[in-house]
Amino acid sequence: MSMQQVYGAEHVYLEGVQPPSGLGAVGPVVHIAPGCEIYAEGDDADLFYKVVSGVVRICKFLSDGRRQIESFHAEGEIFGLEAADAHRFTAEAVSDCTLIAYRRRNLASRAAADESVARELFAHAMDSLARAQDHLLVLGRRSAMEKLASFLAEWADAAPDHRRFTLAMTRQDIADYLGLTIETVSRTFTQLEKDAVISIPTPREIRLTDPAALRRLNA
Amino acid sequence: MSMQQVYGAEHVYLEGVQPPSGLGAVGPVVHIAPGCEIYAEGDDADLFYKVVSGVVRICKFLSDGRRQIESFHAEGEIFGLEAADAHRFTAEAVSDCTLIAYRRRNLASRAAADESVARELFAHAMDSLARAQDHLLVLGRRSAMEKLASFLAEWADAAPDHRRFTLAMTRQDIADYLGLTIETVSRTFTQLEKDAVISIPTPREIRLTDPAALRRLNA
DNA sequence: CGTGAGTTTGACGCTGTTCAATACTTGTGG
DNA sequence: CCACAAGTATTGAACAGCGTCAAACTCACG
Repeated sequence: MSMQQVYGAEHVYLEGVQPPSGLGAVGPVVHIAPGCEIYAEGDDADLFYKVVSGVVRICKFLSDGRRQIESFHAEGEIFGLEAADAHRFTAEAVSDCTLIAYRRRNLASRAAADESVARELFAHAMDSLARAQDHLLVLGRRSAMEKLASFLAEWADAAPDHRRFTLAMTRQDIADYLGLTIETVSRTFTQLEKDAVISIPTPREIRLTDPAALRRLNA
Repeated sequence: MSMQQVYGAEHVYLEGVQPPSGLGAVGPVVHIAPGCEIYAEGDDADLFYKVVSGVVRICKFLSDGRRQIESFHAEGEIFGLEAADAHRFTAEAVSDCTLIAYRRRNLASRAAADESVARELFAHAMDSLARAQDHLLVLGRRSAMEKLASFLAEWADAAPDHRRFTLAMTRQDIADYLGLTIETVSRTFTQLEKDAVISIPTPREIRLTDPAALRRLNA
């Protein structure tokens, strides 16, 4: 967690980029280096974002240094939209990221004027809720093995090749997402490889050698 | 978990009751006995509810019998509103409950016609999200003692007398909410009493003898 | 009283944490 | 091209917290 800001966020207004939805005018395009903060807990929540490329983590820090990652966001996903005026979590780039920023200001009036905007906002909120609820189930009553299996299945589903994919995040990120320690995550990866469920060419590369076995672990 | 349906849900249209919001015409008023199901996972999600009195639990059952309680809902709270056509969780009455049912049908068109409805729906979704996220933090990286302390603090805050309140739910419910076993919950209650943080006149009655100590446990 | 649901308590074991050491990976400069 | 450093990952051993199993207790209700 000793990450340093390599270069700050560049805010660039891109011309000719089509707004991907009715959420607002074309927002500024932002580039963020790995490990850098996008916003911090308590920051003014005037902006929210859509991921163009890269992976973002949404997390919270406890007073004693423990960290809980609430979610990861990949290409096409929206994050950082709040009901209140301040961000409730911290957002950081996991990998090199390109984002589009949207202004929350006037969002309510825009939603009132355009039904499709209201619908999109509501759909986004309900989708975020469903994800949080799924995550909650994983954290609540599952073993380390089941937690890691569900994590890998999730990323396998999202990958173009469902049997081979690259993890953007470190073991520490995975541990903080699943409510485990880095050692347990590492040991569980090793166990899955011994059981011939996955192979790990490099720590970030995962190949599912037995996808069915992985799904069976999701009790 | 050997609960039986004492008497079925009575659907009664009450005349003269004012709709508490623009969510729809006055819905049917429903009475549910403790332990009875309101809807099951997979049921058609045509209705959602507002609690008039009593406490409801929203939960999911795993194949091996484990249960995770996603949330409790008390007076004035809305639950059961889904984005999709089927309920993603099961809802059951913890105590004797009175509910108002709302039809989801045409909700989108009503939201389009009345901005305040759209606003209320979005606010509800964001509030549910915030609660799920808070719960997630508790489940992720906290000891049994911290989990129970945050649970008690939550109910103390909601109670009229913040220092004395009645728990509607059993130890098993608390365990399934916090991702613990009933034995650990019970032992932790006893420990808190030994530490003079709370006193437990009866298992369901909690008195906070040292509220500050309780808050200090919420790392 | 007797019964049953809910709760508490005890003894023991396993899963995951903690602490510590080692290996791997990547980038930097000689 | 190699040596070195820093970040990241793996592995081991000892420990602790929580789960499991089992029994006893409490209280409401018949």
